[in-house]
Amino acid sequence: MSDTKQIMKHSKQRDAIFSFLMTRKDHPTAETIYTCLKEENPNLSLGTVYRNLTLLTDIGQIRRLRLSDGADHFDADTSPHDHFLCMRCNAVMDVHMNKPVRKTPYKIQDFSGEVEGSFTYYYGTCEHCLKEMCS
Amino acid sequence: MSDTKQIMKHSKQRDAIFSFLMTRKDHPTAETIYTCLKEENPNLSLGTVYRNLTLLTDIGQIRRLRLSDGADHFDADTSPHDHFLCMRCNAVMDVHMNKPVRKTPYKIQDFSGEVEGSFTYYYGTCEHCLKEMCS
DNA sequence: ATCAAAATCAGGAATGGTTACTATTTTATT
DNA sequence: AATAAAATAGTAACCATTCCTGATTTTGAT
Repeated sequence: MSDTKQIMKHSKQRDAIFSFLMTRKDHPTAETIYTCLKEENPNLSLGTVYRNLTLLTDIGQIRRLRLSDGADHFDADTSPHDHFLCMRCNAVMDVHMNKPVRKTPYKIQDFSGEVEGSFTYYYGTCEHCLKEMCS
Repeated sequence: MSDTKQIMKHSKQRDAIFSFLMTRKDHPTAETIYTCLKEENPNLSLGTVYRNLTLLTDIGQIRRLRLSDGADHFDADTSPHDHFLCMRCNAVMDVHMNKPVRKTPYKIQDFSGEVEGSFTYYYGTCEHCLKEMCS
């Protein structure tokens, strides 16, 4: 309707959040990101972290992972991949499966809707915990 | 350590919750279940609904679906199946895929942990919304 | 049927993750 | 430099869920 296009202005906080997220492969929560960045920038606000994580998710620059432990986790790797959740240590790990590449939207059997994509979570015991259980 | 085995006693509230959930295929939230059952039993407490849903989930009698809309959804169908989320009307639908049956735990390529299982969420536009978009 | 122990409950308070609000600061544009 | 829009810090509010307490229900044993 009306010209509601929103111009995204530069922000040091957002840069810091995204840069930090790119250095981590453990898919941290907003709280973790906030705690870590607060050390360098004591004025940082938790609300700013949440707002920017949502914003970055909306523009597709990061991915939000909704796991089973209450808080959302975030992933700077937006390439197609799935995740593995260790039931023992609660670690979240990347799983790059050789899924068939398909045009979207596509159809799936016995279902009449159009599929834009999917995300899969595997769960079990991670390599590290397997070793610990044997010792 | 100590003998902490917990005997599960019968409960009318739990029965009502499970029975109600079996009649629904739309994967309601705790709040929805509470509101519906409250009509017949005005004394019902929301905490009781939450406690029993968690309990039923723990013993594997129902499944908890953690979707992207804040509240958990519950499914009385524990047979292996996945779910489709309509991005337009937020409906949650069952998707029965012919996935390969595999013993668990199993291994997946390029990953050293042991997998107990997986759950997949598809997203897109449901049949009903597709029709609406054309009219 | 009576009784006691344990599980469950209702109701409400507390928790924890997240969002909303507001006055101020930063960013981008003229 | 002046201006407008976007972003921020700090805090309050929100909402789903869990926890707590004293009362009630269930169950098994007498």
